[in-house]
Amino acid sequence: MTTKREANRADLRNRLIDAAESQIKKHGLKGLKARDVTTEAGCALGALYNAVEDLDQLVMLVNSRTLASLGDVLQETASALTEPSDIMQALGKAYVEFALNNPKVWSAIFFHRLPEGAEAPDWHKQEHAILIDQLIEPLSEMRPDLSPQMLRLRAGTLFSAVHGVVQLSLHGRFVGAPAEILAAEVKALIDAMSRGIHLANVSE
Amino acid sequence: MTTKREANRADLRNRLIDAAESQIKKHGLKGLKARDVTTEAGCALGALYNAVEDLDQLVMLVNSRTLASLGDVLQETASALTEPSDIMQALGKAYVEFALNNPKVWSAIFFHRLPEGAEAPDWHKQEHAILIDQLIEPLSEMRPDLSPQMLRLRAGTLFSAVHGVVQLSLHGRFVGAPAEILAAEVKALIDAMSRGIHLANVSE
DNA sequence: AAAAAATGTGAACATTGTTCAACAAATACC
DNA sequence: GGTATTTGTTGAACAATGTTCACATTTTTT
Repeated sequence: MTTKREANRADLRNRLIDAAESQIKKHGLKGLKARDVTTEAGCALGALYNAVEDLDQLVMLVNSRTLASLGDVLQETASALTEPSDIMQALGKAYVEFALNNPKVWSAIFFHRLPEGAEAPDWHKQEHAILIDQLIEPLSEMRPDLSPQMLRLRAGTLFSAVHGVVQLSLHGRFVGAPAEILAAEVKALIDAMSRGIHLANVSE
Repeated sequence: MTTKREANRADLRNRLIDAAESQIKKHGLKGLKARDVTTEAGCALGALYNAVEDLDQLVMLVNSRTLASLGDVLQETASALTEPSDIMQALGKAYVEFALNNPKVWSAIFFHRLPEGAEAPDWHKQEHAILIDQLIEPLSEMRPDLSPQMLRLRAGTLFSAVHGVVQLSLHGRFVGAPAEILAAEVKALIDAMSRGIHLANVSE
């Protein structure tokens, strides 16, 4: 068996991701330090660069996990309902709750930037799709006229709009801090968009 | 006269802000380095810490400028129109164009984070209001039922929604890169919201 | 013009990401 | 099973960068 190395390798990698996630949860993305991560993971500083490319990749691996777990939440939320507008409202609510309950790892998804010029690898870019996957079905019921391609585009726009409200609220720009106000504003936004979407059906 | 010092001080401060802005425009927020800034401003490294608190404050000063210039654009945009929905569409379009034409300084406004625990000073937080000031009047025409306080809140939500679409598009999440597509999606979003807002008038 | 105050200077320091030469462990081969 | 090779680990060293500070220079005050 040539597998003990692979097992060790995967093990360390996981410990590093665990440690990075824990550090981000404690100190935020900016508080993630190579030395703290390797100490918590129980390995030497240099080992990090054997297990992963660099700190940026480690952040992307943490973000992968967060996206997957957020994706699960959204999937379960949507699968419990049938009315398109109910699904949208429930997804918005679930998204707000996830962000409020996991603010640091949630922020990390959207605040992580690669160095000037670098591009995120495809495997990671594609993972962001789970943010809109659950929106497509209800949206297609509201807008049967749109092509699949257009549906994806519009679903991205819908998600981005809700996301913008949550993000600027959590980072204290306009929408008041209290959680209930944020939830209510997101509800109002989805409400307005749902009505607008229905109408657009006959006139766009 | 005790004014030569003040003049010099203000002069250096401005040169530093100029240099920081130029560096951000060239290399983005992450590419802003104390040494590059002081070299471009023509002063010693340490002088930076006499003129401003630290690099974070320098970024906030650059962001102030950007917000002011963006505020001017929005103000002029709104003042040329009278129909509420026209104003909203025009503001959205102007915002998209500003972001596309000044991506790095525009990003810096929203991506700058202070160290764990620190809060932006009030003078800077309040400057963000210019992003929604122009929205309040058209919105109050669409929703005469809302209190001034509620209008501000809702205007913040509207702005945040549009902002979210622009941001996630520029940072390559969902909405396709081409500028026309982004503009069209923002238009569709504002359309949907305007219709929804009108309806909400009678039922919310 | 001399004394006092404020400011500019750049070397030094602290923190951090990353690399690398030496060492250790795991695996392959006989 | 034992040896050679390949792979992984270590932590010291390096490079980049924000910040401070003792000293020099400039400006203000008297």
